[in-house]
Parts: sequence; structure tokens; C-alpha cells
Amino acid sequence: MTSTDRPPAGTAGKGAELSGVRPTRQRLAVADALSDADGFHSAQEIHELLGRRGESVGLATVYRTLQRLADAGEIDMMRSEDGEAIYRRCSMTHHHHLVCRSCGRTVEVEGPAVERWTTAIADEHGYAEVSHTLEIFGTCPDCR
Amino acid sequence: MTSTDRPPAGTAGKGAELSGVRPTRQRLAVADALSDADGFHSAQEIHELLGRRGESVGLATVYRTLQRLADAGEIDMMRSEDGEAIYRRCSMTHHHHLVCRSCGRTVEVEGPAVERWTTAIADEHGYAEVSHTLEIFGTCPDCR
DNA sequence: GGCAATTTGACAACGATTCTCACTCGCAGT
DNA sequence: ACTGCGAGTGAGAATCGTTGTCAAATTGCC
Ligand SMILES: [Zn+2]
Ligand SMILES: [Zn+2]
Ligand SMILES: [Zn+2]
Ligand SMILES: [Zn+2]
Repeated sequence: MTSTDRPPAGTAGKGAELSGVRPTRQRLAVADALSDADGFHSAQEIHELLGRRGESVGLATVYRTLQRLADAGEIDMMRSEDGEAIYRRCSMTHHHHLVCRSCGRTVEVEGPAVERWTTAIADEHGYAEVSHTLEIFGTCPDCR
Repeated sequence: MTSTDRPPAGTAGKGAELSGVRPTRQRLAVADALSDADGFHSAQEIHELLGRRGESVGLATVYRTLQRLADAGEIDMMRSEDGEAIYRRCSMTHHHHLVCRSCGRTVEVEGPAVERWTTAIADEHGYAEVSHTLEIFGTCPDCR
């Protein structure tokens, strides 16, 4: 979600989705849980889900893993209305979300024009290291 | 929440910017501090500022007042990148913000094209009752 | 002045996230 | 397979923003 540049990634072509880090049981479990879960979820929710599944993972580890994945750009992190960090597996390209207010169904959307607009505005006012957040909320067809 | 039952009197047509509540020293102080400060600030920052000014106000009261003002729509509330609630006195028209990550200095920006884009995207996917959030973060010239 | 309702503030309580640190494990290198 | 070591883990303590508690103070109104 941040238009900020990310470092060259690192050891490419390693294992699947865990860019360059050790594919431990815990990390794989978290990654899997996220893939299965549909929509945005908090670290605590993932931790709970893993517990239910029997694949117990320490809460601290869940937090660490989620953050690492987010930093690596492999998952998206956004903040819920009350400020908690929530994550979701998304495509790796920069995009935004059209989220259903009632069921959470999410559509990833892209807007090159918007991206251009934000950087232009920032430049115009002399702001550096620009990033932005943009989310669209609505009620999806099924929830009407 | 609209159960604002008033005692017998009901002197209608109060006025002022503190919609219907008692204009106590503390509330006025918070409102003033917000007007003076330019940019988004957290409850704690406002509390600290007030202390420095000599107009000491309890932290809990600052939180309460800020929330009340935000609910009343008299100030804008948004979340910083690390999830904290930050407030600012803004114009009442729909706009977005270009915020300095370090000092909070803010520029209100408008983007008709973006507004159009969001509704178009929403329509395209059948989402109704659309709303959106859009903030741009950066480091302002002075903070570089 | 006198009173009831509202508001305040010091401090406890909370919930999310981070830090600590001893212990474990994955991954070369042999 | 065996070994060494640095990365990774987890239980619990520590942070930190924010909210709840409740007696004491303040306000609007008679
Ligand atoms: Zn829906
Ligand atoms: Zn974007
Ligand atoms: Zn600045
Ligand atoms: Zn807008």
C-alpha cells in the first residue's frame, strides 16, 4: 500500500512465498492460514485460527511473521476503523481496496492516475518520502 | 446516542463551537490548542501542549473532548501510520490530507478526479453507498 | 446561596503490540 | 550423519495508547 520503494528484495528464487527466510513450520502455518482465510484479519485472529487448527504458533511469532510478510510486500496490511493492524494475502502489485462494509468482500483495484496524482501533489508541496493510503468502502451487490 | 435530553430549561440557540455542551475551561482550552496548532496532533500531544501553556487539563479529559469534537464533526480525526488517533481543525468541505510524518504539518487537498474515480470503480463492481479514505504521507520541507 | 446534573482528574484497567532472553532448530560445512 | 552457530521461537514482562472508575469539583439554574 505504500508507494515507497522497497529494497531489492534479496535472495530471489528461493522457496515459494517466503522470500529468503527460513521456511519454518510456524511461518508456513501463518502463510497458509492467511491464504485460506478470506478477507482482512488481525494477528490475534490468525493466532486463534492456528490454535483451532492444532498448528499452534506463539503469538509473538505470528506478529513477527505477519509484519515480515507485509514488509516483503507479500501481504497487505491496513488498519481497521479502531486502529488495529489487519492483513490479507493480495497480489504483489501496488493496489487499493474496494471493501464491502458489511461482509468484508474485497476487490483489489488499481488507479495509475491516482498514483500519479498523489506524487504530483506531494511534489508540488515539497513533501518527500511519500506514501499514501486509499480505501473505498461500500455495500456489495450480495449485501444489498 | 442522540438521546441528548436536556434539563427543563432548554435555552435553545446556544451557538459557539461547543455544540450543546458546557463550555468549561478545559474544553475551551482544548479547542483553542487545536485551533492554534497547525496540523494533525494526538491527544497526548495536545495534552502536553496545554501543560506547557499553563492551561493544564487532565489527559482523560483531553481524550474525551477530542472524541466529542470529532463526533460532532467539528474536527477531523484520522489515524497516523502507526495507528494512533490524531486530530485537526479542518474546513468542512470534503477534502483529503497531505500530512508530514514528523511534525504533522498538513495541507488540505482536493481531487475531483479521484472522487470521480472512486465512485466509478464502486459502480463498476456494484457497490453502493460508497465512501472512501485517502491520505498522503510524507516529510515536509522543514523536516528534511 | 443552594442543589442536582455534568464534568473533571488521578489512577487503575485494558488490549494490542513489542521486547527479553534462554532455548530450539535449520542449514551449511565436513 | 555429526557439529557449530546464527536465525527463529515462545512465555511472559514491558510498552503504550486509550478507556473505565469514582470521589471531588464545577456549572447552570432556582
Ligand atoms: Zn458484501
Ligand atoms: Zn496507490
Ligand atoms: Zn514537517
Ligand atoms: Zn474524497
